[in-house]
Amino acid sequence: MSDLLANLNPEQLQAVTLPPQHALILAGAGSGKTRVLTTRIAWLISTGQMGPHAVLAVTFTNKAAKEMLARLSAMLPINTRGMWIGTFHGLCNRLLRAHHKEAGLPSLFQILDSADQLSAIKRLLKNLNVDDEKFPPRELMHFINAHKDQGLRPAQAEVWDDYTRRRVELWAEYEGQCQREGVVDFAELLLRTYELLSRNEPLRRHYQERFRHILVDEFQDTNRLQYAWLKLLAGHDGTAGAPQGAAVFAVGDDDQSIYAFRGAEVGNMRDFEREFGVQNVIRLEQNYRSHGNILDAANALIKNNQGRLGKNLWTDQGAGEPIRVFEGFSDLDEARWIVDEARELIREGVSRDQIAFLYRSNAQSRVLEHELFTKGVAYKVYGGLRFFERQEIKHALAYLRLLANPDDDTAFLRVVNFPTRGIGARSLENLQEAAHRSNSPLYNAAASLTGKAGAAVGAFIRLIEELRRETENLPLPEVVEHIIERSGLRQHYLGEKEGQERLENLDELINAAASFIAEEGAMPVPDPATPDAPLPSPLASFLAHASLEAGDHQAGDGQEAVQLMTVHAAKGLEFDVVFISGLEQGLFPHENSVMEKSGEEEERRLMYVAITRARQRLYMSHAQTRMLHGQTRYCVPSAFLDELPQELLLRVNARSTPAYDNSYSRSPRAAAPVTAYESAAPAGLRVGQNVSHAKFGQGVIVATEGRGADARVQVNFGAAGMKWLALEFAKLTPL
DNA sequence: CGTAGCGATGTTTTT
DNA sequence: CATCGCTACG
Repeated sequence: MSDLLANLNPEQLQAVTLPPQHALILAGAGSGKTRVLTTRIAWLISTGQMGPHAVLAVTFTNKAAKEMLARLSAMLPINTRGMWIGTFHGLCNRLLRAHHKEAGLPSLFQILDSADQLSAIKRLLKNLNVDDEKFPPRELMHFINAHKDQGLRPAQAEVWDDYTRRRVELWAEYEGQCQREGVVDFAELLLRTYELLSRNEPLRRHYQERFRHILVDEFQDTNRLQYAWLKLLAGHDGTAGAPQGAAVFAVGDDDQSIYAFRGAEVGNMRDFEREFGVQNVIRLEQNYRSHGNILDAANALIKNNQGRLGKNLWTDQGAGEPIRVFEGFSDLDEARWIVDEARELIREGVSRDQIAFLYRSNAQSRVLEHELFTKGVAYKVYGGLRFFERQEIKHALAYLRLLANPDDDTAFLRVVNFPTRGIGARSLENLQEAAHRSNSPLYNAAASLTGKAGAAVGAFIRLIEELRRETENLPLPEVVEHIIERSGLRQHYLGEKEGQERLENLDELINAAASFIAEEGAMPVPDPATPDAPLPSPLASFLAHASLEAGDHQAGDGQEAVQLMTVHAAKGLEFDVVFISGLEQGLFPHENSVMEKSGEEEERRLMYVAITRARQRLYMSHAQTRMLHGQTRYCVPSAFLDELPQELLLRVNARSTPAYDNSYSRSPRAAAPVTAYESAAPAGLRVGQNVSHAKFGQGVIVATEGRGADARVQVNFGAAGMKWLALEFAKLTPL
């Protein structure tokens, strides 16, 4: 016990040992938030204030949930299996499996990931003969998800024009389709659970009485629905007769809210404080990660945001090194410098995986990768396809899904002709029409098809039936192996020239099933609180696992490598050395973000997250020109650079002439492409030229057009935006 | 049914 | 520049 609380600082200790009341912990980056969260749970249990089953701890990522469970097992001699610790979606899945009847779902309902959802929507539009030019599936998907994330159903949606009215109708159709097919999307997991609990009083009371302590991680990332869900479970929703609710312990950092574009509402933190009458607000401001200069830079930057809850990170580790700022002539020049610098660090003994290259958008990794590859530095890029998202894996899973739930049309269509069995678009159209007419799943409608097509589809149905029979009593990994063989998937990829890796992945899927069984699915634990609830089958659990946890972003070859990722992906991680590249107006902050309200503040928070990833050394760089969409863009340094205390920065552009001897490193002024129009512009005004304008400030000429009195130039003024100016009127001073 | 070629498109993305 | 997704052929 005393161990448990040892080495906590006063604020951490205070947070961990708070009385059972609502609390808001404002935990800065690197302030030990996960530690506080887990220690709080361990402390509550070990002091006998509650049993393990009385806690509900919720996070956003599987990684965070696993981490919490692992730390908890290390702290307490208890079996954490069966505890309600997991992601929002994982916990909702669990609840819906246990009460699927009350929730109006089949026992083996399947979960659609984003890709599945998109194809379901495309299929819907096709069936309804909706022009997908007018209603782009992606846009419709966002529309639907954004509404559901607010806790809304089609009937409650606000309709302001015909277009939206139609979108809402399509949304309602989509919901009908999902219900018929027995599938739920991510947002549905939450919304369905929320509705189940609000409608079903006994059930609600049961859970409200059961959970005495609710702990939430990354609270700043909750959306409206998640917050409503928490209020309901905590008995704080105003429903009549709610038992005395749980104590909610919310941990978050408003300065690290970077998912507003996905519906996260930082405002939930303020609302929580107000609505729950939170008396205990504790700030964890001591940072154990970074040196002082890095924190000072982060603090100075984030001060420019309005309406913060307020927080200032500090450390007793000393100021450390200055922040190194580099300006490259081009993106390539920038990449070269970064990679050279990284190589130097590696030579000095810094471990490769303690070096991170962070950037705003994925496209930026290209140049860096190229450079790393050329110089032979091992690296690993995060992002891109994840294990369970690979096509061969999704195909195999689709067969498994059909075994579990034949009504799943998404799965049916995915593999009915994969590997090919002579079922063409024509036959499928007929089949879908038949299914539509009889309002039945494709699987059942197949019997009504006649002729050659009917025979082919019939054979497919028989295959599935046989697979179901053959795998009935097999352990899960063997089921997976069996369907890979019998479906013809293995055969198919054997014959494909690029198939080797896919075959390896399929084998990996068998392994994944085996370790899934070994770890969690071996013996589903009946929940003591609801012993009568049906236990999910291993297959259903595995499929849910596959949808909810898409797996690693890249198969790790285990080699020590430099880490490349977007700033978003870096949240929650830390490295000895961090390079943030592409600090240019329009890129970071991103131009598309300045359009949205408070978009700039979110970009600043993103920058804050990036800076606070660094432990010892931080580099920031930008380039004067950058290839974007195949064109050279002239860039203005990011405004965020100006917001940093200049005395913390070390401008490392010592080389006034580029050390590199080839054409890439020339100054843009010398290298600026000569366009046909360029000669038309008055002397001194050409592409790449820095200019100053009375109203818009400093900028760079990006393009010129016209001649004489019609001459216009396009200028990137950075914060003030991109402008076309007529030279006849606008006073531009060359700098 | 597979693929070559063409045109549109180009932020971030825990689940 | 480069990738993706769809169309038009073989």
